[in-house]
Amino acid sequence: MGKNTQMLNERSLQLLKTLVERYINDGQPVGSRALSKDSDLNLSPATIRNVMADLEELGLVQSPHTSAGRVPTASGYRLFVDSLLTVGPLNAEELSRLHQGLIVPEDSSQVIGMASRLLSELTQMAGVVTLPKREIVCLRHVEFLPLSNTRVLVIFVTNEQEVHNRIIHTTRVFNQAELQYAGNYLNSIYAGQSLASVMDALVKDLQTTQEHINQGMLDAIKMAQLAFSQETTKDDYVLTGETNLMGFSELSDMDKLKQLFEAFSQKQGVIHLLDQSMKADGVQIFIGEESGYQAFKDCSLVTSSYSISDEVVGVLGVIGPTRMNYQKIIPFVDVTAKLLGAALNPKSASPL
Amino acid sequence: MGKNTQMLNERSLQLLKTLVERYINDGQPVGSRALSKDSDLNLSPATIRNVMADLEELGLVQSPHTSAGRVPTASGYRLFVDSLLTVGPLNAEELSRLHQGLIVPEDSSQVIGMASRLLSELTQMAGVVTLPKREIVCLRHVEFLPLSNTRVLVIFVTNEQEVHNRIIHTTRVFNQAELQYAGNYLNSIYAGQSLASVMDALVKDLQTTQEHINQGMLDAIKMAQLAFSQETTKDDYVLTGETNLMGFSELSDMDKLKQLFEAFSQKQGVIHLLDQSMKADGVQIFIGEESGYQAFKDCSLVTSSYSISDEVVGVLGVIGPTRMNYQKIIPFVDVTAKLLGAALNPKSASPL
DNA sequence: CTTGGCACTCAGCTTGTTAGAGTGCTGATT
DNA sequence: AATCAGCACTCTAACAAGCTGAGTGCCAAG
Repeated sequence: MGKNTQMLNERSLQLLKTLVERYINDGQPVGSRALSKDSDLNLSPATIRNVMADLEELGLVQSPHTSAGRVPTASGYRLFVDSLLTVGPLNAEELSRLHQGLIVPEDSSQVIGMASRLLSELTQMAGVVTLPKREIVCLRHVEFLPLSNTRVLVIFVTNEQEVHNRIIHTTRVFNQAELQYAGNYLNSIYAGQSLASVMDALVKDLQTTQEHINQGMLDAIKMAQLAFSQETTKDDYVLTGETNLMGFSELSDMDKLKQLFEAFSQKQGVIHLLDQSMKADGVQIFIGEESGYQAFKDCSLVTSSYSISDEVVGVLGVIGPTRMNYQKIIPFVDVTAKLLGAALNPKSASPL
Repeated sequence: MGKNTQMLNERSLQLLKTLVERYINDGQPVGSRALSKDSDLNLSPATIRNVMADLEELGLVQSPHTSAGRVPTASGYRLFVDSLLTVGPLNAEELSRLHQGLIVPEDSSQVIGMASRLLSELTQMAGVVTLPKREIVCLRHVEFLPLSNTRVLVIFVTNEQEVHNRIIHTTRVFNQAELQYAGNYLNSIYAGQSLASVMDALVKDLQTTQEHINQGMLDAIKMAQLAFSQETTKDDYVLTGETNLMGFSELSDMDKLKQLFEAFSQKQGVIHLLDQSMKADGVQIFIGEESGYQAFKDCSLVTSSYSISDEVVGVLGVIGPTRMNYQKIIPFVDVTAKLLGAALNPKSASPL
């Protein structure tokens, strides 16, 4: 990365910058004459052409055909966003819409949806937000209800208000009273602890104190183990505004569009991609092929992780064509991530 | 409907039938010469042309332009599916895949998804299944958990294993013990009754026996009212295979496709459409404009309601271009609906 | 009522032409 | 050595013209 910046002089970079900006604006390949006028460098088109030849050799720009202007390549965009980009402040109106949309929620799952909708509506691209998943899950309450035969419905509440339910199969039939007892027992001992430590404690209790506890407690522990171990923290995301992508000329090829939408509904690939930016914090950008997924060849993904009280719990972002207005999108994603984190934080009511 | 059948003689109908069948097969406007060969009527192309002129006058067929063959209109399709269609039996392989896919489920919500996926995969179109909603909802269990301040988390289980949760705002702060008492009270009195009758009983109890019950019961009743009345049986559906629709040439217009996909994600219109076929039972078909929604102009929707133990609880169907293989789709939707109903029935384990 | 024949229409394909945009290169200028 | 003007060249997009094949509508004869 630094390599390129060194290999090119100030002027070439300046030209690349204006080229990218101009291309992002009107989507037309930009020629030497236009660039000559747009840049403040007072260079003749001929000189620009020489510079362009250099940039092309470095793989930063390319021309669709002999007599068309130049278009940035993925690496060109990369250099642009890494070193050249000047991020502006957010539009005041958009900012206020963000604030209004993300004020204290009734239901946390609604905020996620709202955030995604705001992302897509304000950018006119696709917005995506992963469901928050906290590493440390605090067990609040467990409840067992008998179903038919050996099937038992387990309901448990974690953190503040997240309700989960599982169906487990037991080795024998339990009646209502037994299950009630099991629930009470578990609640009295383990409520308030993190799920991980509860699991640990369950194993330990089962081994060490086996003689001292009665059958009811034993059953309770076994059932809890069964229920909590099923707890596969399903990672999922909310995607909105996919249809916005159908307007872009760079995605007008039906085959590519189909691939993209299939990737969306398979979720697998997208989740993997989003997980990557879970690690780094701050805004991350995947341009075109960089994502490693064929379906995203002509798309860019601008993401940022979001946190609840300093713990990174999810990722949110915007998906659009590689030719997107990074200057606007990047701060926008950044702010949205922070606001969402604040909105989900149970303690602080007023964000930012 | 019968009108058309009477206005046209046997021969014209026969010709319309083969025209539609042929058009469904290869998607090309079919001309008089082709029709002359395809039908067993031994008529010259010239005669066919006369008949075609009649059919065109009746609005059953039309030609895209002067020298193209004829194409069925929406009314043409309608007449075809109503009176002309000969439904064949299901492909054995498909039937076995249906059976395998819809055998007794762990989780009922998974079966819905599976049904939708089967519909879309086996038809190569889009499959849709509404979530089942039973009129008579049986209350099994209620539980109250305190959140911050006056907010209370209400968890209640209905029917066999459907878990709902709501957050309600109370007028004063309740502690754990009070909420526990309220839950126990409600469970002991109302568990096993239908939700509607519970609501009735709550109102009545509040009015008549106000003196005889203590504060805890009063609180319980009020909170239950609050929670259950929020119970807006959200109608929603599972849609899969939308991307299959992107392959069809009749939907290759990006604008139309966009409209269609927007309709899918707004859900409103689709739900309304599906609700209509909730009333009638058996297979229902909406062809093109008949649906009344602009977005579905070039699409047809083949639906059937499905039932759990003789109570209609949902609708499922296939969405595709008007030019779809009705002969195959109709029995397919029919069978799938029956199998899904059977799979969801808690009592009978073996479907059909 | 049916049919062959004929003139006509029209989309779609191919070909040719032109205009415009932009490039690469060369040789002159500073 | 960098910059620039000029020129020849290339390539696309847009339009026009011409042709073909498919199919129709109509008419007059069987």
